[in-house]
Formats: sequence, C-alpha cells, structure tokens
Amino acid sequence: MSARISAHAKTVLNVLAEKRCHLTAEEILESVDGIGTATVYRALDHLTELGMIRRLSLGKKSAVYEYIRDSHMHFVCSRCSKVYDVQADLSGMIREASKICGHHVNWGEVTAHGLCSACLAEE
Amino acid sequence: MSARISAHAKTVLNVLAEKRCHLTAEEILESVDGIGTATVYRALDHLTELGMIRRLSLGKKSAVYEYIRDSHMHFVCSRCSKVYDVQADLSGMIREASKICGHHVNWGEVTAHGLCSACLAEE
DNA sequence: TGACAATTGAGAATGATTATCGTATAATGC
DNA sequence: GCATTATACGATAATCATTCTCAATTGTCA
Repeated sequence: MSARISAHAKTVLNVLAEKRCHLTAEEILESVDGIGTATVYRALDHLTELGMIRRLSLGKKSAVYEYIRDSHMHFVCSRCSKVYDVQADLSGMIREASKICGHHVNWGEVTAHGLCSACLAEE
Repeated sequence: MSARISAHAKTVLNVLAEKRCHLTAEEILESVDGIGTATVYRALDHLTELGMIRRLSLGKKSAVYEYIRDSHMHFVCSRCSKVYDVQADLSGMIREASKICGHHVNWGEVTAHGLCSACLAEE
C-alpha cells in the first residue's frame, strides 16, 4: 500500500471531511462528479487503510464511511434504521478493552440499538 | 410478526445455542440438513426480531448471528479478519449510552479493531 | 524522452441476501 | 374429522453492494 493519495481519493476525502457525517459509497458517488464507481470504492479502501476514514457496518444495508474526527458512538433505530451520532468519549473504554482482550487495539466501535425517540412517539 | 417459532426456526436456534459462537447464515445452512436457504434467512430474521439472537456486521463479508448469552464484546483483526470474543461486562456502558443519547437503548455492540496477537507475532 | 508503475472507468462478475410463487403443512372453527 | 384459512416451505430468479478485469491513460523519475 502506498501512502500517496491520488487526486480522486483526495476529492473523496474532502466530501467526507466536509459533510460531517457517515456516508455510503453511493452517496459519495453522487456528490462527486466524473469519478467512476470502482475508483470511489478503491479510494475508500485506501483511505481506510491509511487510517484517515473509517468504515462502519451499521445496518443491513451498505457500509458507511466517516472522516475520523472525534470519538463518538452510534445509535441505530431498529424500526426506522436511522443512524444518530452520539457524542461520548470512548477512550477510557477502548483502553479498558485493550487491556482485557490481549490484542493490539487500534480503535473501538460502539453501537447502541433500540427505538429512537421519533419512532417511540409514533407507537 | 408472530411469536410462534416453527420447527425449522427452532433447529436454527439450537445450532446457534449449541455452537457457542457467531455463525454466518451459510455456516448454519451447512450444519442443518434439508432446510432451504430462504428458510434459514427467514428464521434468522424472525429470531432476531424476537430478540433471541443477534445479528452483527463485523467485517466486510457476511453478517454473523449469535445466541444471546452473556454480555461480551468482539475484537476483529484488521489483518486476518478473525473475530475473537472478549468477555467484558458492558451493562454499565449501555446504561451510560442510554442516558446520553436520548433514545431507548435495547442493547449495545462494542467492537474493537486492531492487530491480533497472532498477526502481531508474524510481523 | 523513454520506460515502467500506478490509476482510471466501463462493464462484467461475484456473493450475500431477498422476493416470488406454487405447494405443503399447520391452525382454527364447526 | 373435515373444510377453510393462514403460515411456512423450497426452488429459483432477482437484486444490490461491492469487487474484479482489462485496456487505456496518466504520472514518475532516471
């Protein structure tokens, strides 16, 4: 893996950095212009390997990618499938996990599942 | 959704309960006999909705399912993609998350990513 | 400039999951 | 027990995200 970042990969990175949220490959594909599908997927893989973005599998659908900014967790509604960002400092938990599990932990992913307040109100 | 569990769904549930680990739909399909693909997927969906098993998207490949037993987290090696179970009581964290996020949290999923000790040794 | 490596896009291929649909089985009312 | 209805089933087609292939283009650097 080379550490070089092609112009197209930079564009993809900028999209993720500017829209401050998780996007699917398809959403990224729509917001850039004149970049092919394979190239977007390749850029996402490359940036993930470089540790500049993260890939998350939150639901049954496509994976989402997000620019690494601050430590936060996700809440996924089991009913409407909407994903919410939840600000929470996970560093202590990651450190803890690292100690327990006996492997070298780079980062941690915390996802809460349940019923979001909007869906709860409807019921 | 009916709360009834068909004979085939019971078989699927038993497989997950006996092998005490996360299995893909395909692995389950292989270890049962005379149950069609669609039926296994239907059973997995149904059991997930009933809250008897959990669906996890841990890597880039297929989803895995696990019988709900105790609270633990997962470690996924970024190099070999192997998944390790890590015993850790997450209840405190879930409670915390519930408070912060303002939604109704049913369960939480914690996944650590990094280099497993086996891969670390090889490098 | 020339040679070799890396990147690209179009489209085919893959692989997991879901939908369809005719049949089989189970549940319910009588 | 029998008729009626709802559910579950399997085979297979369809879908959809993602990856692969490959020829063409572009970038790198001596």
